[in-house]
Formats: sequence, structure tokens, C-alpha cells
Amino acid sequence: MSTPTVYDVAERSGVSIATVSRVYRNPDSVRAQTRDKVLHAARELGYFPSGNARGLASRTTGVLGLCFPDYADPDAEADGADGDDSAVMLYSDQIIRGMERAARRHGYALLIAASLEGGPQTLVEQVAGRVDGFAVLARTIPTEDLEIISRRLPVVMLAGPREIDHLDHIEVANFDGERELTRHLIADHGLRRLAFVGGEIDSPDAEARFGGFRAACQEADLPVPDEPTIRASMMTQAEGARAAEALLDRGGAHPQGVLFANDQMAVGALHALESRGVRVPRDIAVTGFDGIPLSRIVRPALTTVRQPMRRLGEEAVDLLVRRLGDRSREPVSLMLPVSVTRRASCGCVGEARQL
Amino acid sequence: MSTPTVYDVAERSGVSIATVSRVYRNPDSVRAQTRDKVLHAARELGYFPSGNARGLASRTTGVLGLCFPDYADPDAEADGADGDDSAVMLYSDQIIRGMERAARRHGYALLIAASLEGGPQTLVEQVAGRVDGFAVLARTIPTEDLEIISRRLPVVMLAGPREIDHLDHIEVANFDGERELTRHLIADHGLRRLAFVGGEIDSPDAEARFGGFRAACQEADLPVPDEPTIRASMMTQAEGARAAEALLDRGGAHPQGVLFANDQMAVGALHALESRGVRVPRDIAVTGFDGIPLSRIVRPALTTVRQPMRRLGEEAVDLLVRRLGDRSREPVSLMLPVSVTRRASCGCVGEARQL
DNA sequence: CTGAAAGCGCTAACAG
DNA sequence: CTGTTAGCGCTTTCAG
Repeated sequence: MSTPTVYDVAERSGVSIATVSRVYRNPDSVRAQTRDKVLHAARELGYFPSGNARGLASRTTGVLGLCFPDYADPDAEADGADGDDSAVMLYSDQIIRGMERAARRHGYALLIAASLEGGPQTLVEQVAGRVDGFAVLARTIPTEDLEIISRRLPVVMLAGPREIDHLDHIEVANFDGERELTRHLIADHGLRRLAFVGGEIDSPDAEARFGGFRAACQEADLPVPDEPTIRASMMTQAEGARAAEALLDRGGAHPQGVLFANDQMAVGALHALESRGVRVPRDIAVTGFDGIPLSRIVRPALTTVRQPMRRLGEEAVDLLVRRLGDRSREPVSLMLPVSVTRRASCGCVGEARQL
Repeated sequence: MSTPTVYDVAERSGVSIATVSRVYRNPDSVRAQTRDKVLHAARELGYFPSGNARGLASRTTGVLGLCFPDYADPDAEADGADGDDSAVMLYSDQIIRGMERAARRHGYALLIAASLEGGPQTLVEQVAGRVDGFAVLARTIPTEDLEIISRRLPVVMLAGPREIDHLDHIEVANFDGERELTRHLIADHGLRRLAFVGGEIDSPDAEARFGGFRAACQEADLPVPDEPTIRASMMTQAEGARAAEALLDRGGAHPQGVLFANDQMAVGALHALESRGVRVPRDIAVTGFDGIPLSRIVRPALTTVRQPMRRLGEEAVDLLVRRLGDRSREPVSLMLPVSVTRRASCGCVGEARQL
């Protein structure tokens, strides 16, 4: 047969299948001589163990998973300074990297899967049934499904609010970060007419950031809006540009500073403002949120709040591994700190200069 | 029991296990009413199929794999303009991204695993037994093992020479790229005293690049060295810096241009040269190879040859999928084109300016 | 230290 | 359209 099994190896080496199994699982539990015999036969046959059969029999896979949304901002994919797609590292890439490193340290491999348009059902089946535990980015898998899956294996939720309170959960300090950024604009740059461009109402991150914005406004006795000045539907560059136009086109004095709920939109706005002859930061200060690599490359470089995405991935793995070790641990909810990165677009670093 | 199976669902919904299986595998083959009954019972029970059992029974996993070496250049990990590790996208990240996108398109998930210090045995077992096919970066898994594994499932080798000729293989045009780059230095910048800093002798990429360098020298009637001017042992920034120092410290006029076998070393050299007061490109032209994002960020921006790593990943998946569809296809060997990216470090773009 | 026997949970022909 | 019957290849007690 083209796929040798333990039986073939056992027969050829004159031992039982149990011994063959032991040789691969716990070599020291077999006498050296027997082991060599088995290994030799295995080599000759071209045998190697089936992960599936192993997983089925032992109920563990040695694999951790990551599910993330099919968040493909076409802009993000295409952009990058000299048309070099490879330059732009996306969120998912960073989380993947963080998880991969951490998983490797713990001896696990990483299975990654993005939700396909077709619905998450497939996704769930693809990963949930093949891993020992996995991390999910917010809004990737319906809460209902997670509820079920998490009864069987460890799940840690990444970003977004904690939808299921008995699950481990990691988020970043959206509120605090935006509040600090807003304070900076108000206190250090003396801006008072600020606008906030938010995202979809069901984006918890964007909402939390808006909350931070409001808090800073309140502290400074500025008007506290109930709603973002503008709500973008997609948080893409195109939407950011559109929002900037809209801001310019409304009557009255335009705002002195615009805080975008993410970097993508802010970058789009930068382009739009430039083409409208509005100078940043001289005429308007612009800020983003996320700290994507592109934020540093654009001109003026974008002042933003940097999220530790890579660490998010590492912490996720640590949490999974820890829970795998003790299923009855108390669920935890981590809040990862963010840091305001001051660059040119708010007026902190020199004058805006073209690349 | 805490993990419901097809049996539980079958019993609860009053059908056979075969029907339950069908509902998940091919819903249309079951009458709507029956299907709903099954789905309903499954929900109540919190059932979802076991990937392992499925894989074992059907001999397919819906997962493709990627094995890459534990190539962790500490410099690469740490660098990035403002100490922001997340900015630097590594090779592996780009290949992963390419593979992930392509795999998703074909309905596959991606299993990634880096060879741990401990030896590749673990690696092989971790992925080989759990995927329908996988890609391997050169020098990750011993040829001998690949030979065995590839008897059972599709394997495509990435980068490096084609070690096993009946396997699909993808490489990039190292020779051509370096030759073109060298020609540029010679023809367009009029340089004649060139040095080449190579890598370990067993790095096929570095050797191929050296070959391209030699070819261009020969064409131009310049001396054709048998060996790289200097061989670095690690191809890291530190080694690149060391090589630059060495070049400066040897007697005689220093070279007019130095071609490094990769960007990492070139970047390290840039730093070293700067601290020695040697101006690039005025005093010495410097070039790299790879086109890593960092190459664009350093000052002077590095002239290099850009490799399409992301496409490498995509092509790998396409090849795997194609072979999965027809095991008896002729094995192919693709050569992906590279492109010379002219920037400041060779003298093409303005004068070197400090960041 | 090694063997025998009993599944792990699902898919895959065949029958109906 | 649905049920029956065998395994898929390995791990695991439990004996020896």
C-alpha cells in the first residue's frame, strides 16, 4: 500500500503496534534495541504517523488556531510606497506573527483561517475540529457558535468587547488611547474645534475610541458630542477621504483637528485634504488610530495610537496554553496598553513635507 | 458526555449517523425537513464535527501547510524605524500572507510551523500528518525526509535549488537579478572596482547571486572573482557591518561599489560605513538583495533586487491545489522574476540624506 | 518493557 | 433520500 501504517511497521520489525506507537510518542519507554528495530523498519517503509489518527485517538492535536475576519480593505492590500504590496503589514499579519512565535515556543503549530464570504460555518468546522484551542478576532464567529465551541475547547477572544464572560479575552485600551490623544491635541496644540470620524455603530473598537474622545472633551469643557461627527461605513481609505470632503463641505469654519477612528481613514483623508489644498497640520491636524506601518510612511507622517497587535497574539497563545493546562482556571480579561505616537500630522514633528 | 458525536445527534433526531454526516458534508443530499431536524438536535447538543475523525475517515483535511526554518535574525526582529517591531515584515510573513490568501480562495486553511531548534522530526510529524499538502522553504526539512513524505502527499519546495526533481519547485531569479543589478552599477554608474559580500557557502540563494555578479563582471571585461570578496557566516546586519569594516581595513583603494548578498547585510553595512565617515553613495555605492521593507526606510534608501515573496506563496498554493487535483501531473519548476529597485544607495536617487 | 483488544468520531460504499 | 456496515490509523488501558 502507498501509505504504511503502524501495522506494517510492527509486522516488519516483529513487534506489536503498541510498541511502534510508543517509539514515536515516548521513545524512552522502549528498549533502545527494540526502538532501533522499529525506526529502521519505519524508514524502509517510508512510514510517518498520521496526525488525524493520532488526534482522534488521543484527543489532542498540538495545534492552536486563529480565526480572523475576511477584512480585506482593498486599499490596504494595494498600498505601500512604491507600489510594493509587501510593505504593508496588516493587523492579521502581526497577530499571526505573534501567535506563531509564541506557539512555537510552546511546541504548537498554528492553524490560520479567515472567514470566507460564504459564512462562518465552514470556518468553524475547519478549525474548531482540528485544534486544541484557538483565538478569534472580534466579529468573526457568531457568539452563539462560540458559546457552543467553547464548551469543548479553550477559546480566547481578541479585541472587541467581551461577548462571552466565561471566556478568556484580550483587548486593547481603545478608550484610554483616544482620550490621551485627544488631550494632546487640546492641551499641547491648543485645538478646541475637534471632529471625530467614527465607524460602523457595531464596531466596538471605534465606539470605545469615540468614548475616549468624548471623555477628553468633557475634561476640557469642550462640547461633548453624542455621536461621531461623521460615521464611515467601512473605515477604509476611500471612506476616510469621503469623510474629509464632507467635513470641508459643511458650512461654517472647518474643525481645527480631525480624529479618525483608524489609520486607514486618516490616510485617505490626508490624500483628500492635500488635493483640496488644505495643509496638514497647518490648516487641520489629523490623527489616526492603530499605528499601521503605512502611518509612518505617508506624508505628513501620521500621529496615531499604536496598538500592540503582535503582543496580542502572544498573550493569546499564553492564555490558551495556560487554560489547556487547567481548564478550571478563572477566565481572565486582559487590557493591553497602547501608546500615543506623535508625528507630523498633528503638528508635533516639523512641518509637513512631501515624500 | 461533554463531546457529542454523530451518534448522539442521530439518536436525538431519530435518523442514522450516515444522515447526520450527510447534513454536514452535503446538505442538499438530505430532505430539508430531515436536515432541519438534525441541525436542530445538533444545536441543542452543542455538536460540531471532529476534524480529526473526518480527516481520518476521508483522508483529506482541507488544510495546506507551510514549513519554514527558524530563521530568526535578531536584528530583523528588533529593527524598524522607531523601534516599532511591527513595521518589519519578514519573508516568512509575506509568504504566509500569500499562501493564506490563495488557500482561502481555494477553500483551504493554512497550517504554519517553523522548525524548532529541537530538530525537524517534530515539525514533520506536526504538519505532514495533518495537511493535504504543503510547501517547504529550502533547508527546513532534510531532503531524505521530504523524499519519504512526498510519496504520500504533494510537497512544493520554495526557494533554493531543486533538491528533489520529481517535486514541484519554485524559485526566484537570483542569478538574473544580481546580474542586472551589477550591470546597472557598471554601465549606468561607471563603477569598475566592485566587491561582493556573500553568505554561507551552502546558501544556494547567495551563491546564485554571486553567480549573477560574476556574469556581469565577465560581460564587462572586469576581473571575475572565484570567490566572494568576503563571506559572511550569517547574512545578518551585524555580519554586514563587519564585512564593511573589513573592506575598509584592507590595504589599497576601497571598492567603488559593494554588492551584498541580501538587504540585511547591506543595512548593517550602511550603519558601519556611516560611523566610519564613509558617505554612501558618494564614496561607495551599496546594494542589497530581497527588497525587504526596511530597505526603503533606511537612509540612504537601499538599491536592491526585489523578490516577489508574496507571489511565491500564492504560486505554491496553486501548485499544491493543482497537484491535489491530478497527482500524475508532470512536476514543474517555476522561476519567479525579480526586479531591480533603484534607490539612493547606488546614487540613482538624489544624494544620501540622513533620516 | 511489550502485547492484546477496544475504541476515538466520522466517512464511504452499498443496499434499500 | 436514508440506513447498514466497515473501517480510517493511532492511542490506551490492562495484562503479562
